[in-house]
Amino acid sequence: MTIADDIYLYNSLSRQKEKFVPLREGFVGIYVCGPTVYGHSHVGHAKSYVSFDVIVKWFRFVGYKVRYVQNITDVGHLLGDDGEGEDRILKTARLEQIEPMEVAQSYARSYYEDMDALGVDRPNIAPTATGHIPEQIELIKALIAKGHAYEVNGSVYFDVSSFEGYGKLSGRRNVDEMEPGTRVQVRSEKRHPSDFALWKKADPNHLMRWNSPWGWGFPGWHIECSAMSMKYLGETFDIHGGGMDNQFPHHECEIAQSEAATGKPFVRYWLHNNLVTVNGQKMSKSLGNFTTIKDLLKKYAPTVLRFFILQSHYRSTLDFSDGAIAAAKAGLEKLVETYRRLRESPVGTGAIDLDAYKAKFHAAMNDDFNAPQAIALLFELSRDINVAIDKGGLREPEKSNALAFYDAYAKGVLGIIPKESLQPSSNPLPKVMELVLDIRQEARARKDFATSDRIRDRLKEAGIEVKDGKDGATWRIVG
RNA sequence: GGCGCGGUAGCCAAGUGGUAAGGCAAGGGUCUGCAAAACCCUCAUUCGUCGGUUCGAUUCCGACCCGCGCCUCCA
Repeated sequence: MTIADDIYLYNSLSRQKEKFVPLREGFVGIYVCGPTVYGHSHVGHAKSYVSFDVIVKWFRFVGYKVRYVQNITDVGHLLGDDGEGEDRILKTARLEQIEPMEVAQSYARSYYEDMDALGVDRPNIAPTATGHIPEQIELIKALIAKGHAYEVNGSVYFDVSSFEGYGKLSGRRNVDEMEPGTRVQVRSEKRHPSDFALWKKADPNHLMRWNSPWGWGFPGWHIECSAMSMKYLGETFDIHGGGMDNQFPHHECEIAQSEAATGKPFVRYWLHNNLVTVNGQKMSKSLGNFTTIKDLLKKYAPTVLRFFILQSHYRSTLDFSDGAIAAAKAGLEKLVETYRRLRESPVGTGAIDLDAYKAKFHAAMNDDFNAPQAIALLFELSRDINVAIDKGGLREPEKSNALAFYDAYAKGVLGIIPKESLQPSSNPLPKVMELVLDIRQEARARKDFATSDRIRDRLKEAGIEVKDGKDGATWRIVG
């Protein structure tokens, strides 16, 4: 049995852990709901996308070929009541007095900047809603043809009562029992309050609209994910991920649309990450209690944010505070310090059971991607290594294997140890050279040229050339 | 009200039917001219409350209390 054959994940649909069996051997198709691009991303987005990044990295690590699809919502996402609400993108465009597409593209760029900084691998396919209008129209036509949707006044709605399985993801089956009060459809063109928009009619002054069999309009929010996921992953695919807050209604509606249209199961495993909270409350744009990724990265390294996120399980809430992230920073530095120490330590006689650590790491990740447990293991390993270094160093091949372990797991799968090129400021050489040259200058000042020449010669042997100029010595690495 | 999740040390946070990972903080120590850094050691007889099942529960079941999420947009 290989590692890849023993992955268990928590399926929100069945509400239990299930063994992962891919649709096609060796291949994983995964779709994760991407951001609606009308503002900068915050720590909550970071948790979601870092979590799925680690999941994808783990699948790849154990040998799967992964096709990761993540959409960009650039139209159709309405504010407030879905009959009257304004499109989020349009609202921002109006406020900033720019084109809607300018809003969408500039915030999409901002999103990818943040994800790149965080070391999140780009999805293989990143489709936009506006780029898939024809696909969405086709899907809606199919739903009307099968009697699952109806047109009213240039808008099209999904008929929830026509789909038996509505509610199987969220447990919300009896839609009639939903609290009145919260959301009363006083004068709706919908036949039932739970019916949801597939296509919305748009007036001529609407900035984002397309022609369709039902006139000019724009697609509803849910339909894009069905159209695009099935286009790129097939009518049935392995994994669909997203935030828990999208479980209902968004994902419930996706299932209804997709399965009603194809008559086939839509998604085999649903994965939902839990949310970031602030003082116990959800971090969200509407509450205004969010910290953007950009702001946080001004104070902390990207690896600190990743580490902070991965210290809790993806299905648990994570409470954000300055204290919590500062604590994460301190902890991560210890881990990175051990890695650095190990690299520079001499080869000694110390032994270490790396295979045991590997097995435990695999077991942790295979158990519903338990990154916190995997991180705990890294700390235990680090203690072992520090003790060994204090006693004179690890023997070979343990030392090389241990370094490879950090590279593969901490740097690779979890992405919590920085890649050197990403942070040149961590290079101690300039400071070291400053110190060496100061000492050499003192020697020269007291005419101890034997010492100063020795320093220069030895540096040259090390590949560093020193030149004495009028304003002091300069140095450079000789290629 | 309906659906769902959670309550584990000062803080963050894993986990298991057999007696609690890891990190931060704190205390002690090694090292050091001093300091800092680094490293090592210690740190929950106890897992919201009360019952039940069990040889045994923090882990399973029930009730209750508290917090949160969704039910209108949100990762």
